Amino acid sequence: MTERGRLPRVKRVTIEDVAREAGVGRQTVSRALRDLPEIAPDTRERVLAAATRLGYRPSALAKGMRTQRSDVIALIVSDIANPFYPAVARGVYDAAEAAGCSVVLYNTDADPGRERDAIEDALARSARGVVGFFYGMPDDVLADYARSVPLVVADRELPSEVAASVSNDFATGTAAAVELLARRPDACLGMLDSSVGVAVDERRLAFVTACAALGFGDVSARIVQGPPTIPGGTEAARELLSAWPEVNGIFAFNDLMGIGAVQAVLARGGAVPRDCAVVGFDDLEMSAYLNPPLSTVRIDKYDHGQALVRALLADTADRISLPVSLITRATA
Amino acid sequence: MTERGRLPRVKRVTIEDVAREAGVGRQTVSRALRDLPEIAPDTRERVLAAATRLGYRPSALAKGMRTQRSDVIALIVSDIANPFYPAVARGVYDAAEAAGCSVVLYNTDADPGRERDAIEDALARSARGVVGFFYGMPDDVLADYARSVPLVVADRELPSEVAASVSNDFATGTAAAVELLARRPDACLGMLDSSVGVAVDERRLAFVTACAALGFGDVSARIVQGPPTIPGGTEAARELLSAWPEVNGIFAFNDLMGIGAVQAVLARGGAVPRDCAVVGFDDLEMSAYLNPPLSTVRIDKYDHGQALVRALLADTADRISLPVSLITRATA
DNA sequence: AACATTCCCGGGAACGTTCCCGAGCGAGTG
DNA sequence: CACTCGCTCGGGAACGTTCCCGGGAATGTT
Repeated sequence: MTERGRLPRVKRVTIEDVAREAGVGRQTVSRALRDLPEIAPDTRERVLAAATRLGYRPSALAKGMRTQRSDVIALIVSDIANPFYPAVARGVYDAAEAAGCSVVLYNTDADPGRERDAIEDALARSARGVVGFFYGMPDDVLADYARSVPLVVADRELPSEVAASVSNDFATGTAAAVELLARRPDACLGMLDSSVGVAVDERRLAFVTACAALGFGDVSARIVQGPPTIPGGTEAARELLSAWPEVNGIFAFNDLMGIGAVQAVLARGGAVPRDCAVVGFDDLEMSAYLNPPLSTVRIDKYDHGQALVRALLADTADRISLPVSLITRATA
Repeated sequence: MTERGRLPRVKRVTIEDVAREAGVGRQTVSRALRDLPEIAPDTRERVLAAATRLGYRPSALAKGMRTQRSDVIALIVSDIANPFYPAVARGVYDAAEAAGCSVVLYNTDADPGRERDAIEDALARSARGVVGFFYGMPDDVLADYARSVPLVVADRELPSEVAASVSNDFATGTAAAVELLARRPDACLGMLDSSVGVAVDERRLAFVTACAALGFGDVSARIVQGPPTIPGGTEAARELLSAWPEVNGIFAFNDLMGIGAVQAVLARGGAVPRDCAVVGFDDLEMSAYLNPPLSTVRIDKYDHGQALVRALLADTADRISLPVSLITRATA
C-alpha cells in the first residue's frame, strides 16, 4: 500500500480571493459570475479574467447553503443494474444536465425503507427535486414527502394533485399485446405478473380487461406471479404451463420475465411461438438479439427519463402518459 | 397545468431547534447525533428523542460547508445506457452506501471536455472522491486533478503514484480468447478494436502479443477499428471479412462489437462458429441469451465497481488488477 | 477542608456564498 | 447651483453545521 500524497491539497480559492485579485468587492464578483445586470461591462471582464486566472470554482455547498436549495436531482430506481433503468437514467441525466443540474443515484431494491432513506437523503441535500420509481412505499407516505420536496413519480399516480407523474400507457400497450396473442383461433392466454411492488397492478388489470373485451371469460386464474427477472419468468412460466397445459399465449410483466418464459417453453421441449407465443413489455435493447427475438411492447425509456425531469422543472402536478408501441418480432 | 401548492413548504428544522426542544446547547445535540463521547447517556437519549420528535434532518450542505468535504462520490462513465456500466454502477453504489456516501453520476460520452466538466463539478461539490472511466483525457491532466481530489481510475493506469487504479486483466483474458480461437488447425485471426479512447489499446496490444506467441506472425493488418457498439461491430466485421475472407476467428473489443460481428457473419450467409468464430469481452447479461450465445471473456463488473470505491476509501495509490475468465458458449 | 482532576456542557467563530441595503458618483433637471 | 435620479459598487448579515475552548459541577486526593 503506497500512501498517496495528501499534503499538497491546496486551500480553496474563494470569491473573496477573486475580489481581491480584481480589485473589487465580493458582491461585484458574484454579479459578474452570475451575469447579473448591475455591473459595468469592463468591470465584468476584469473580474472574469481574475476568476479564470485564479482557477476559481464556486462552492456548490456554500451556494446551496445560502439559497437553501442545491442543484441536484435525485433519481431513485430499484436497481440500476436492471436493464430497464439505464436508458431512463440517461434521459434523466441529459435533461438534468441541460438544466444545469447534477444527478444523484439511489438504488432501493423496491424496499420501502430504502425508498424512504433515499428521499430523506435527497432532503438532507436540499435537492432541487426527486424523480423515481417507487414500488414499496404507500401512497400517503409518498404524498407526504411531496409536500417537502418537488416530486415526480414514474409509472404510478398519486391521488391528490400533490405530485406530478409520468407513466406509460400500459392499458393500450397491454391491449395490443393481448390482441396479438389472441389472433390464433384456439387462443388460450396466461400472464406472468410481478410479485413485487404495491402499485404495479396496472398491467394485470389491463390484461384482465383486455381478455374480457375479447370474450375470453375469466383469465385471472391463469395469472401467476414471480420476481420480475429472467429466472423469475422461467419459474412462473413453468408453473403456469404445468397447471394449464392448454395455454398457448403468454403475456409477461416485462421483457425479463418474457425471456424467462421463452426459456421455459423451450425447456419443456416446445417451440416458440408454435406451441406457445410470448409477448414481453419494455423492449430492452437485448430483446431484439435474442433467440428468438422477443415480441414486446416498447417503452421509450430515454424519453421517459427526460419527461420525468421536465415535469419536475415545470413545477406542475400534471399526470403525463407516454405512448407505447407493439413490436412484433419472432415470439408472437 | 395545475400549479402545485408550494406555499406550505415548511422551514427547516435546525440543530438549534432540537437544542431548544431538548433544553441543551447546540454542541450537545451535535455530540448526541454523532455519537461522540463527551455526553451523559441520559442526555443523549433526551436529545435523540427531541430530534425524532421534531423530525430533525441534518443539512448535508451545512455539514459539508463546515468540514470542507461532502460525502458524495462522483462516478464518471461514458454512458450509463451502455450495458457494461450499470452493473459497475451498482457495485459502486453498494460500496458507497456501505461507507455512508451518496453517488452522483456523470455521463461523458468519452469526450475529454465533458470528462473535465464532470471532475470540476465534483470538485465544486467538495466530493469525497472521484471514480471513473476516462477515455478522452490525457494522462497529465488526469494526474493533475488527482492532486486536487482523491481519484481512482478504471481500466487505465496513471504513470506516477498519484492515483489508484483498478483494471481488469486484459492481457490474460485476451490470451485466453486468442488461444480458444486458435484451436482450429487453419486458424486465421482478426480483431475488432475500439476507435474511441486514448488509453484503451491494451486489448489490441495483448491481441498482437498473444498471436505472436502462438506463431501467427504479424496480425496487425487484420485489426480494424470501429465504434464499440453493435452496429460498429457489424460494420467493422464486414470490412474485416471482405478484406480478409480467410479470417475464421474474430476477437472483439467488447461484447457489443462481438454481437455485431456475429450479425455480420450471418449476413454474409455464413454460420457461427463454423465459418467464423467470435469471442467478445465483458460478458454482458444479454450475451448468454443471444442467438447463438456469445463466447466471451467475463469481467466481474459488480466487483469492479466495489473495488473502485474501496480503493478510493483506502486512500492509497495502488494498482489493482482484477481477474477475468473465459466463458465458452456457442460462438467459439 | 482545600485543591486537582475528570466529566459534561455551551457559546463564539468559521466555512463560502447570496440577499439586503446603503453609499458614491456623474448626469440630467428645476 | 441645488437637487434628484440612475447606475455601480461594497460591506454586513445570514444559511446550519462543526471545531475550539472555556466553564461549572461532581468526584477524588492530600
